[in-house]
Amino acid sequence: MTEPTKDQKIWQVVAAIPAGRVASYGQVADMAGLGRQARYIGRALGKLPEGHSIPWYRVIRSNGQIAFPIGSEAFEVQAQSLREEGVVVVDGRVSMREFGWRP
DNA sequence: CTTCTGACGTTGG
DNA sequence: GCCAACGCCAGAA
Repeated sequence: MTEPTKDQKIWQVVAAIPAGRVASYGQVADMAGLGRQARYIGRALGKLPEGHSIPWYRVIRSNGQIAFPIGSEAFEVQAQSLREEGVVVVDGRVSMREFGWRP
């Protein structure tokens, strides 16, 4: 590894999010040096290899809402994982005011 | 090549 | 709070 790819950069940023906190796609994109390509984050997370240690579930929308339809399987997994870290998920959304990650 | 879609964001009504 | 419009850009059809 000489130079981290965009995907790896993203994963690195996501991995840097402390437990019990959440970051928005736009925030991750900005920190990864992608500017306003917030959409790319979702695609990069979709490319996650198996056996990864990336807390993808700590990434949500800027409005605090989870990026999956409520009731879907992925949604349940994410909400569950967040709750286990102490993050309160209400009606598919998280209070960014409280749990938003600010370095 | 064109067109659509999408784990998004911001602004404005 | 809700919805619409626009911006942004990478893959897939």
